[in-house]
Amino acid sequence: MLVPVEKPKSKREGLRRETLALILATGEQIFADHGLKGATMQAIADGANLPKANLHYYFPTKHDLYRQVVERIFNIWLDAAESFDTQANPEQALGTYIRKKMEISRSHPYGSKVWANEVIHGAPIIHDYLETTLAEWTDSRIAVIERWEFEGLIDPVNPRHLLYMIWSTTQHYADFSHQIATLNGGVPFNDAQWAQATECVTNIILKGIGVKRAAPS
Amino acid sequence: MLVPVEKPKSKREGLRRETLALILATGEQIFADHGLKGATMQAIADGANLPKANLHYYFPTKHDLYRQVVERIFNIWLDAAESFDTQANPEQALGTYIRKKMEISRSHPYGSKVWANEVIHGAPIIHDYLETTLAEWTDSRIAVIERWEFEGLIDPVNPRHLLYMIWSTTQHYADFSHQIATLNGGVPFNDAQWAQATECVTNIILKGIGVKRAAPS
DNA sequence: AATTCTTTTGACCAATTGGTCAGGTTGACG
DNA sequence: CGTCAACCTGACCAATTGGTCAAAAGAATT
Repeated sequence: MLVPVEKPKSKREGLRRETLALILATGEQIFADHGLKGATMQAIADGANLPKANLHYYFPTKHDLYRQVVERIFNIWLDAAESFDTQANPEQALGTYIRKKMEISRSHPYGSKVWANEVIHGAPIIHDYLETTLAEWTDSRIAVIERWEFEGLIDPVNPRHLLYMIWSTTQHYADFSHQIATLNGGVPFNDAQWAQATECVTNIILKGIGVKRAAPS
Repeated sequence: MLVPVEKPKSKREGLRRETLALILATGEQIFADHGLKGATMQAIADGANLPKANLHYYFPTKHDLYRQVVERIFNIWLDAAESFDTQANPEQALGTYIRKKMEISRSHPYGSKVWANEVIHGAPIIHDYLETTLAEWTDSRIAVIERWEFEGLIDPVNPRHLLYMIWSTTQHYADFSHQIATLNGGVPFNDAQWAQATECVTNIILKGIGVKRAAPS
């Protein structure tokens, strides 16, 4: 899903890409911290060390910039979604998916926050994605989970709620990072704490749906 | 925790309370849908059918109104927190707490969204609550969960992550209601679906931490 | 070197919006 | 009924901010 990066054809092309990436990254952070309305083009410009008028050269309107930020996040989400291997066994498929989502929460906290913000406010921009791509992905995975149930590999559970549980628990570590840091003595998680969080979430969910786990070696 | 409602002493007093309640309720909804910056006093005024200047009579600034909306939500949260009975057994205490939180997600979706928004954006207003009241409550419940572990009533799990899991899964149904409705054919959950969600979440979490459950009657 | 196209930028504008205020209205109370 | 305090409200203002534009600077091409 990730777009392969091609070589820039010229100095111009290279600079252009750098500038675009810089604006998108800065915008992601500002939008995450202040919301769509609260983020100002001036703040994004300052964060990227560019004059405001330059932003409008690359992104005609704030909405255009915001939309591209959100689309980028959605692609990252899709990338993780593919790790939910429909061929593997429950422990593998779900375990890999949960771990991948936890990694994203750690590596892309701003993107996750922008996404959360967007959905909380009624998803005015991404409504189409939810209805099409997300709905299709969800349906396909629900079918897989139902097959597992039928085969007795997991307890009978409503697959939809299982997916919601995975989404909410993993994204919580990104979206509510400030609350979590505050309850962690004011400092963000370190490597060990992230590892423990991932393990803990994975274990509880897998055990919670009665996954038949491979015997510990 | 909920403040007992006293009788109004006069017609004025009664009207005053009604107006305050109306503004707070309307503000909660507008803040939930548009965020702190995106919500305008004019929109809240229109929603409450009041002239804008009247809002400023009761709440001098938008921040004052916002702060009171957030404080009200925090009190509702505290009310649910008390249902986490430190005397009961794990199944009772956690089950009641989860169910209560699910009820709040259904009955106060706007409040939950405002709270989520606030935390996502770094909790500029409620930082004090997180550091004091929330931290104390969390510590006290962690102690209880550790006692359960010690007594062998539940598996050894990191209590902090268990709490985060309960918070995230239950609040997800309020905060991401739009996404959930979209994946539900565009309509919000009905009674039966809420009941199933509650049961499903409760079961997976309780089983996930190995709670010794009372034998089914 | 000359030309053309892309990119950069400071100055500017119009619309939005939080907040003010003076004057009017209404209820409480003696 | 008269007085006073609380309440209501239309009109207004100053600050912010998304977006524009013309002119300058820089790269590519001939």
